[in-house]
Amino acid sequence: MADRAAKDALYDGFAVVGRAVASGRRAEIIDLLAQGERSVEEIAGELAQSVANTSQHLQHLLRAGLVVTRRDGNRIYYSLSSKRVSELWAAMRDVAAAHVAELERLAHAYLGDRTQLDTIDRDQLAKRLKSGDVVVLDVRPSAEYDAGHIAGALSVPIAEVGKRLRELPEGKQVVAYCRGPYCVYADEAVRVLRKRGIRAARLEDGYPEWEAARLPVSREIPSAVS
Amino acid sequence: MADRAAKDALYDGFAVVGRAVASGRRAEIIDLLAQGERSVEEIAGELAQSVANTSQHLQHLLRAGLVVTRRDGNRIYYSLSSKRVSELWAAMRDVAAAHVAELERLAHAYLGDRTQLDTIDRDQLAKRLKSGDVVVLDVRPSAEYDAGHIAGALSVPIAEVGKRLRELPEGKQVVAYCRGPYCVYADEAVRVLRKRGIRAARLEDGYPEWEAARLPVSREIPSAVS
DNA sequence: CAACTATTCAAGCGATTCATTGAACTACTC
DNA sequence: GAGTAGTTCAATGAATCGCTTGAATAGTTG
Repeated sequence: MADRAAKDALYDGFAVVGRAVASGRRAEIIDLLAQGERSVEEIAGELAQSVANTSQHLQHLLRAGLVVTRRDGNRIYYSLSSKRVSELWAAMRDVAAAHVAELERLAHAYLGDRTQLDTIDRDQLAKRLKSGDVVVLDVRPSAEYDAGHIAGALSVPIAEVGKRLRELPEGKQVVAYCRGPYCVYADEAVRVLRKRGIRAARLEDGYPEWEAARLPVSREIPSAVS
Repeated sequence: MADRAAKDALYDGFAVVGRAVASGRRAEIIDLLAQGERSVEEIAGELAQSVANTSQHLQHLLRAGLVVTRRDGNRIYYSLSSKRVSELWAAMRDVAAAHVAELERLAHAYLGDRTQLDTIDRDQLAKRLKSGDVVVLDVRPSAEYDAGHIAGALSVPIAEVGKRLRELPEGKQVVAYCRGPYCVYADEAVRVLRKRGIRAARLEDGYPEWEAARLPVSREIPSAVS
């Protein structure tokens, strides 16, 4: 057999990537960066961690090649180094969801009871978007909407959902989406709308999955609505 | 913001999968199981590790849900729990190859200089298989061939390549493949054939990638060739 | 039943790696 | 030069690592 030590070293090399995603905090960072680039400070804020600690995690991801940086002034923006990293993260999430028994319990503890909320999957939504009988709300922060969104979606950050009900055309079904299958914003939006008597559903996953499936996206930023 | 502790716990749940693949030895196991199920003893042999130690790694993968077991007599067979695990492994490998600087050096140390060997990619090979002007050799152990192989391929385990040259029809190009992009068998086969003056190429990746791309496969075991 | 095979389990090993902190340092802007 | 953003460093204790050894267990065979 060929050199055992060399083979072990090669596979240890692959494992470097594994080790990079073997931390909950780093998984959160990847999930966040799947929405678009972020500065260190923004990431630290989102994770509720110190900047120093966040920077360490980012360095770890950088060494493993999962992220790249861009400097703009004295701010450094991190983003995923390729689409393949998104796919890696999606695969990891799916495998965990399918096979880690505990995950269901953890998801329930974080997201609450989702079973009462209507959902719609990517392909169904794509079909209904074509026929035009649906209003799609992007309830992520507006910066994420600006970096890319489902074609035809309106940007209504979660905090504004309650206040902007009158903008919704009547008679159309409302679908809300956010960052991914484990993002709370869309759930919250659907609950708010439901309480006001508006029939709404949540897209089963989020924008990155929509984009990965090559469904129609847009990067246009519409001028402010009145 | 929603419960930070619950969110952290959820992402730590995802990280369980990351931790499972954060070991070179476990990566080797996954790579091996991508070819089909194996008993503990077989896996231990392939890794050149003790059975007890291998069993521990397998338990780790089992807890993370990446593998499942099947009992047959007093032997226990492990296999990947779903296709998604294969995809996770493929994504991990690709990300490492693209971004971990050291990986190229490690691969060279294990595989030697590959640059002199002709290669062919999946789609090219699929095209040439249709037109029938190519002989495809599966140089993996025959048990792996039996578990599934490229439709039309001959099983010629690497150890036999040198002895079975006369079986090759003249005038056709020979393509050898094995377990994946980092498997040495196909390289070795091409080198042997080249030395005998037979023009041969190596498939860039291996059987699992072929199958994942939904290219034609077969599970038929041809009766022994004279 | 006893002997045997395949696998798992429990305990223990040293070594490494972990996440996190505050303070010092670098790089850039105004 | 003051201020801001980020990295780096040193240091912390805690946790986890991979692996070994030897005993326990499940299933098969004579």
